[in-house]
Amino acid sequence: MDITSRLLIFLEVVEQGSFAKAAEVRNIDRSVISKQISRLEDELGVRLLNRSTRSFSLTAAGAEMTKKAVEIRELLGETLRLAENFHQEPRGILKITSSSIIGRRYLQPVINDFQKRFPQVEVELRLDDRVVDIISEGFDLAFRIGKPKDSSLISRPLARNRLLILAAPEFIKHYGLPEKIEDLLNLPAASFANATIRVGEIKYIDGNGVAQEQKINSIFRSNDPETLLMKVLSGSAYSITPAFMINDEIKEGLLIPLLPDLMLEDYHPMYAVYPHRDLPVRTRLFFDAVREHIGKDTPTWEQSIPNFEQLYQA
Amino acid sequence: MDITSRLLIFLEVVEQGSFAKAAEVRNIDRSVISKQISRLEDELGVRLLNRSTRSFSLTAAGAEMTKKAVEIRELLGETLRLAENFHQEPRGILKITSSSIIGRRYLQPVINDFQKRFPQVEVELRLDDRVVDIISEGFDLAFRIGKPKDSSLISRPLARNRLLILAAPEFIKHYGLPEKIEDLLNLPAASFANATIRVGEIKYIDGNGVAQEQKINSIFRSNDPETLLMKVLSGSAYSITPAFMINDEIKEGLLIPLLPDLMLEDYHPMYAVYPHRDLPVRTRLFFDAVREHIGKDTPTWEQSIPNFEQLYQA
DNA sequence: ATTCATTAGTGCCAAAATAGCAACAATAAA
DNA sequence: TTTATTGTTGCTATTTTGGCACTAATGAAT
Repeated sequence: MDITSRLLIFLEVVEQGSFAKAAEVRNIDRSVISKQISRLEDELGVRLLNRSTRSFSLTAAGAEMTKKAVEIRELLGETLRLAENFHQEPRGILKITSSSIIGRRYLQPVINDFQKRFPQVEVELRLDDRVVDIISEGFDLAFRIGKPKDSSLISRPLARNRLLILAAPEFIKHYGLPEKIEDLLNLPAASFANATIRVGEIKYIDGNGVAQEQKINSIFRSNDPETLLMKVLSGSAYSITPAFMINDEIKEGLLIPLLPDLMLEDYHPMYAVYPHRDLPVRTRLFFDAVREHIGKDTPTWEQSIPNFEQLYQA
Repeated sequence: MDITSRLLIFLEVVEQGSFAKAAEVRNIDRSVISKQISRLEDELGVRLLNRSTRSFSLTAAGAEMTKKAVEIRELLGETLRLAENFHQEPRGILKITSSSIIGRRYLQPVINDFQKRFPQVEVELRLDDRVVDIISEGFDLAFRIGKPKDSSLISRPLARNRLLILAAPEFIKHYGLPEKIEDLLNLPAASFANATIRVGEIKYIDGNGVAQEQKINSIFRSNDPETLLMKVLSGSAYSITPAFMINDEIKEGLLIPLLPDLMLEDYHPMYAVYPHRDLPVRTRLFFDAVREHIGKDTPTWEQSIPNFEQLYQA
């Protein structure tokens, strides 16, 4: 540990607002932080923090040093990333974030393969349905439905994402098979809703090629797609479901597409997102592996759905 | 020792051109350099140097890392200097360079005083009559006769530097007292000469205020002013001597000014030189101490020369 | 061709630096 | 008043480090 590292520790302390939190983030003892900060102050010959027993504030010198520490962290990061560009073999820690379904269903198997081929690469997979700041948290790759707005990021579409209107056989037995879209209004639906989005209608294209909307009668809302699927499987509601949610439920007759002759718009595609900079080898390779696993033209999930190409294409 | 320090070691190795020289500069064992470079390569996952057993060349990655290392050294330096600006008390190492006479005669006593007042300050005094690159060698202050050309430096005049034409009583007894400037041509002179400069005449201003030159008959030349003074004291030559070379020789009658009614031009003043950046406290204080010691209007050395104000002012 | 000196690399060991633990005093929150 | 949390300090086991001695490789000098 030398002066640069001490400056970075100091920066973390300032950012976290306390020695204790900084220690927690780094997984080291608080005493280490305390000692290193004291030593840094000695080395610089300057008091960086005005302390009361349980908290602190920055001195003028501390404020200046914080700015410099940010620059140093930046430059050091650049340097390490630059070195990574020269790697022949993938190395290091591959940090990925995705929504939990994508992660569990489509990334996990790729990761397993990948680590067999490249044992030098550690993988850290953060499943999170919130949007994550991949820059500040240092992620290599993110997988999301829909293109992120942040223009400091690069996003590449990975797969189209069609929608299906699905119900269980029991549901059909009970409510009968709907024949036109207006019939749906009378049927109980399960739909996605979170703090910001709330799905309340089906978007489709009518016989004249004009976009239309049909309200639905949502009796169950959740922000967890798997829960919604469970609800549908139980036979007590139908739902508009992204195709990638489906494994073999349709093939096995557990779910049946409703109104398959309707023409539905594609939903937001699945995107891979990465920071706007040179990619380490591990990231490029993993990205390719995911692409290959999901499939170039037809996403894997569509292959397990019988007669998929004809569904909802009018 | 962590990755930043290793990068800086690497940079020094590249700059010095060998592990051995870098080790010498740092006063550490070569094995340390070897181990740290190896470790750096491991950490970066990149080979930085193509080695043959006795030398090396940079790899592409090594070249890139060298550039980054320069940036890091620069930034780290800035940071440490910034911290110094907050020092209340002077600290650290005060690196000074000067010509040997200035150093021995006028800096040494100031340094002694200074270190009594500020024991926290270490002093490194490099006496060197060559011109030294104070930036790259990291000097805080330089003292020189004449203004340096380098515009990246700041120079402040410290004291005027008048010239005297001096000879020993024995010299006068032997050759007689010259009465007009032309007489000097017949008298043996000691004069300054080094690789680039060679003093061969006296510059003076005649009765009409016009600058004139009078050749001298130089029989002894040296680049060491003290040696020249010795020669004059021996009585075998006269010489044109900067006033700051004189202690009590004139007062004690060991040296006598020749042609004191001549009007001589001032020679290049004594300058203090420092890098173009914020000065650490120690530098500012030492600079002030030197100024005070040498004197504001009349330099100290002039005070020990009887009747100085009337000499060579026509 | 044959020394010779100098290079970088390696294994080993004593010395130094470090992180973690436990105990503490000060303080803010309950 | 109690309780929990903060930053600090002393201590110790562990890790890291730098220097030494030695080796192998290589280029310069003879």
